[in-house]
Formats: sequence, C-alpha cells, structure tokens
Amino acid sequence: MTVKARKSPPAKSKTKTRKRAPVVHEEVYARLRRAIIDGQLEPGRSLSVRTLGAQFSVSAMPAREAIRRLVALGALEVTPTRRITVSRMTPSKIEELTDARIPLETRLAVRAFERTAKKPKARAALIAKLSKIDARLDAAIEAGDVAFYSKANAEFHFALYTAAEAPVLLGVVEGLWLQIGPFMRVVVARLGTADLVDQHKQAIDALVAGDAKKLETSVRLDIIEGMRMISDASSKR
Amino acid sequence: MTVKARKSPPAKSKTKTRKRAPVVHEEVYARLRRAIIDGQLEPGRSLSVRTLGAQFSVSAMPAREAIRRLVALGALEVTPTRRITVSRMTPSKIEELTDARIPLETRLAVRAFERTAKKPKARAALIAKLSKIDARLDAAIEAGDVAFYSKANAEFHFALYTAAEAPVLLGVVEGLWLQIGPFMRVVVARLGTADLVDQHKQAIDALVAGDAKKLETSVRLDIIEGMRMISDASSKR
DNA sequence: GTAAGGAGAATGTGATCACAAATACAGGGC
DNA sequence: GCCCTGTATTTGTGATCACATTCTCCTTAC
Repeated sequence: MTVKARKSPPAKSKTKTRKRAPVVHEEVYARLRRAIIDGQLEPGRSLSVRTLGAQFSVSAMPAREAIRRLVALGALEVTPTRRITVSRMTPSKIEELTDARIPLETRLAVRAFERTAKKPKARAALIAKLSKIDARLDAAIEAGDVAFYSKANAEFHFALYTAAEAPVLLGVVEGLWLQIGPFMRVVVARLGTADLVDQHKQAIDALVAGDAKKLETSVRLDIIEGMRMISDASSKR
Repeated sequence: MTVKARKSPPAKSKTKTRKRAPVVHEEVYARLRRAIIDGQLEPGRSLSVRTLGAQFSVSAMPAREAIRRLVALGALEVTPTRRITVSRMTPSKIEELTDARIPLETRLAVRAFERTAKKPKARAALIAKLSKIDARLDAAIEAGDVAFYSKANAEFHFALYTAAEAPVLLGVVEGLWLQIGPFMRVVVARLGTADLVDQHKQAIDALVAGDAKKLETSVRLDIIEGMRMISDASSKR
C-alpha cells in the first residue's frame, strides 16, 4: 500500500461541505479497501494496527476499525494466533467465488444496460468511460505494468457495475472483489497479460450494438477466464 | 474451531489443552448477529456502544468492534449524525436483495443436494433436521408466535445451506439475511402466517424424491414470496 | 551445521479517558 | 395547548495505557 500520510487539517473544513465531520477511520478504510481491490496487497501479507495507523499518522484506533471491517468482509483474516493477514486463496474458494460472481456481476451488467437503454447520453457516456479505461488497460499490457493493469481492470468492471445504480448488489460484489483483488496481481504477474482474450472490448462492442445478451456473455467469460487464471497460478505455486 | 498446534513438544505437553482465549468482541458479534438474522431487532431501532457493552457486562470496546462489523455487512447503518441504527428497507433494496438471493440461495440448495447425492446417510440426516425445524415452524404458526417463526425460518434455510459446505457462498448469503432479518418479523407480524404457501415442505419433498429441480423451484418461490411479503408490508406502512 | 532456548520487541485486545457533537429534557414564554 | 431555549445527558470517536500472547532474532550446546 502506498500511503503518503500527510493530512492538511485546514483544507477539509473550509472548502468541503459542512454537513458531516470527517471520520478518520472511514478514510483509513476507504484507502485500504481500494488498495486491496486494486490488487496492491499480496496474499498472506501481514498487517498490524499500529503500523497501519502510523502510515496514516493516526493512532491505532482508526486502523483497528478499518481492519475490523475488512475482516468482516473476508478481505483480511485473523490467524489462529490472532495475527492479521491478507486472505489466501484455496481451490474451493475460487469455485465458490466464481459461482457467486457470475450471476451477480452479469446481473449488474444487464442492469447497467437496461438503465441506459432509454438514455442515449448516459449510454454514450458509459461507453466513453469504459473505452478510456480499456485504452489504459491496453497501455498497461503493453508496458507490462502489472499493478496498473490490476487497478484498471477493477476500474473497468466497477465503472460498468456502478451504472446499474444498484448499491446493494454493488456492495455484495465489492465484497467478492475484496477477496479476489489480491490475486489479480499475482495472476497477471505469473502468467503475463499478453495472451488474454479481451472480453472488455467485447463488452464495449455489446453496449455499442445494444446487444444485452452479448454483454452478459462477455462479462461471464471474463469472470470465468479470470478465475481460471487465478486457479492456474495458485496450483502452479 | 480446531486448535492448530504450531510445534509439538514431545514431553512438555503436560499442560492442559487450553483452548484459545475467548475473544469478547467475537462473542458480542455472534450474539448480536444472531439476534438480527432471527428478526429480533426491529428496523430503525438505535444502538449504542456503551449500552450494548453493558448488556454483556463488558466495556464499550468489544461492542464497538461488533457494531463495526455489522455496519460493514449492511445490517446496521450509521446515520448522518453518527447514530447507529438497524437498517431500514426501501423498495429498491428489496428488489436488489431478491435479485441476489435467488441465484445464490438456489445455488446453495442445489449444492447441498449434490453434496448429499451419494451420501444417503447425510441426505437422511438433512431431511430429518429440516423436518424437525419445519415442525417447529408449524407450531409457531399455530401459536402465532412471530418471533419464534422468524427464528425457525432462518434456521431452516441455513440448515439447508450449511449442508452445501460452501463457506464463502454461505457468508455472502448471511450478509443478505442480516439485511432482511429485521423485516421477517415485521412481515409475519403484519400479515400473519396462516396464508403462507409452505415451500419448506416442498423443499423437503424434493429432497426425499431426489428432485433437484423441484428443490430449486421451491427455494426460489420461497424467496420470491417472502420478499413480496416484505414489500407489501413496507408499502402498507 | 542444526536445534533448542531465552531475552527483547511486537501485536491484538480490552479498558478508560477526553472531547465535540447530537439528543433529551426541563422550564418558561406565548 | 404549542413552541422555543438553555442545560444536562448521551453518544461516537480518537488516543493512550496495561497485559497476556506471539513473533523475531541472537546465542548456546551438541
């Protein structure tokens, strides 16, 4: 996790909305969660409340709360000796996560499709956004930048899913990504990214063509392919 | 719950097999979660860390951690003024939760079916367990005991889902139930329980007959019916 | 070289305090 | 009756301390 723990107290009270005071542990949680989903934390890596708090220049309390939330979501786990680590993967977990991802994420994709079906501007904006991220994905592949690819991949999916305007479903899927995020990085690091069949482009094409079935298929294939790569990388360990 | 021994001292194992020291906040969390899933906490009800801690004769710290976990799972929510309440329901949440429950819970049911397909004893044990719970459900309906019905209903579903031996999927579904649990009680309290089409018996019949498709259908219908009741009760408020 | 052992550091957990914000509640005004 | 107001209480949050357990690492013995 890359944390530049420098906060500027006056900046937030002046320009920001005064409707709600900033909560430190929310900030810690948001950044730690983002780091995990983006695949910036390797599986098995250990964390400590004091160290994490120090990275944010706060006490251990906000770090405790952020860690507790991520443990609840399965992103972090507590060892039998009470040490906190980034969750590891098992074959059965891969299978179950695949089982959960396919129906939920295809549903979100189709909902995004339906939500923008009668809003040409929103549809166009979504396509533009996805295309932009996809270009960055290509650049990451070209440059072999594993971390950046992992991050852009998450961005692509959630840009699509967010358009579904389904916060509850989105929350559930985010919980799943919190468990697979650390492995996205491992996967592309081990197998490389050149031989990927780019289902992202297929998804964009489907949106352009107004083909919901094709969109669903591309999302499903992307999930299956990604999870299979995680499985392969894990078994070759 | 298995205590993992890091190293095995040959002769020094005279010490008693001391269990892991109990973690207080785990206990608080487990009981609070159970209360929510069983529908014993009404939506909108407020909680406080000190009060909750006092109920368990502990300080505020374990209560804070338990509450934080349940907030992360969507069972509790923090108001704009930072008060902690049991989450309320909205029509869109009902729709999304239904969307998530159907594929996940039918999958768990089918997995439970498959897991016990070649284990007649396990299948019979599951059927017996479900039948026993179903009898208690009938008794609750007869007695008009809303709280007990809500609790037994959760027990029935999770007895079936646990047999799937899919902890990750089960965890996701538990997260969903944490969000609908508080409304199960409201629903049956408002509409009564007499006019329910008992899909539970259909599910048991399907297990007895070895009919996976029927099992899936009964679970799906039970979900749809239950969520529709929540929807009706909410709109008639 | 390998294993054992022990001293010191690090860690999670629970308790307690301080503080600002929000809520509850009393009394007084109309 | 209702509404406002000022006070007192409650609440979430962050910080800090205490303590038992666990981890790290260096030394020692064989």
